[in-house]
Amino acid sequence: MPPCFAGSKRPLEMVVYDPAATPSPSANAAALALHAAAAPPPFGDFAPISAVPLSAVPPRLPPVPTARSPLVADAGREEPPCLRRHFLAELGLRADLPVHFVAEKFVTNTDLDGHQNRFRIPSDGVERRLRAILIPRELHNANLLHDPPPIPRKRPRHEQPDVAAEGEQPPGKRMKQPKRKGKVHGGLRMKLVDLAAGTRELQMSQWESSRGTIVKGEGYLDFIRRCSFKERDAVEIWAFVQRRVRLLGSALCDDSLLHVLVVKRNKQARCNCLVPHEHFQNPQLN
DNA sequence: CCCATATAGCGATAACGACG
DNA sequence: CGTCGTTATCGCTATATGGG
Repeated sequence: MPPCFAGSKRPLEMVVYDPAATPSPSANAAALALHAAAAPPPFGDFAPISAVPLSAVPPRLPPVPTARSPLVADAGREEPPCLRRHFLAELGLRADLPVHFVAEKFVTNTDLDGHQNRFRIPSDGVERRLRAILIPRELHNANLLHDPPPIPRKRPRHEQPDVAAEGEQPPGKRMKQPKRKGKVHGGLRMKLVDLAAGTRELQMSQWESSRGTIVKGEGYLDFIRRCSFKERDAVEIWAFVQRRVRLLGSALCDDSLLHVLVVKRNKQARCNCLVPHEHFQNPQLN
């Protein structure tokens, strides 16, 4: 994708592609963007052709923060400084792109396990923040457009069928119930970004079974290993996506893939500019 | 205790390479 | 080319955890 506004020292001010974008200091951009996304403003004349008022997407009730998914107040949360100064340009994105805080979490064993091959995004962050910055097509691809069907309540053992029919067989000899085949969820094409490892195109999808939002895909494991995350590391998840900008009928730039940045909390202040350039230029390396 | 959610564990299946 | 074993990928389900 060609970089938007390539060669331009200053973006065209009259083109407002995202209502969340404001001329405020970048440190506050995420909080302001979140505020704007929560209360959908009217789109201007230069709204992207793909944009649909957020009111078309029914908001979900915000979950209550819990001890296991602590929600630190977003106000004052600083975006990774190196991201805006260097990485957006490296990714061919606008430097003034709104960057949205999504969630924070502790890296779990399953995020790193070679058998699992997936990264879970805390659901409250998805519901409250990530969902708000996606357009319906992306929500559909990520299986986030509609509320998942309620998980059927597990029936008590005495109400479950077949148990009685099996009789009093010893536990070791019970007929094993074949596991249901998993639904192929597909997913929204997106890019996982790490300040050290670069980017990797993967898929994001909300699973119907567990309602968890999962980043998966070929090469995930290789990528996450290069991220140098360890179990119990506290990380923040940020998201940004560039929207199509049209000016006088011609597109200045197209939609980008959703980018999801995972960064260690205590490493935020450090500007890591040592990422090999080719990680951002040659997706085959990622 | 009940419920919701996060995490861990397991199993199915596809992809791939070695071998004859 | 067909078979077999290994590995990677993916999703279901059980369990753990915490709040009300």
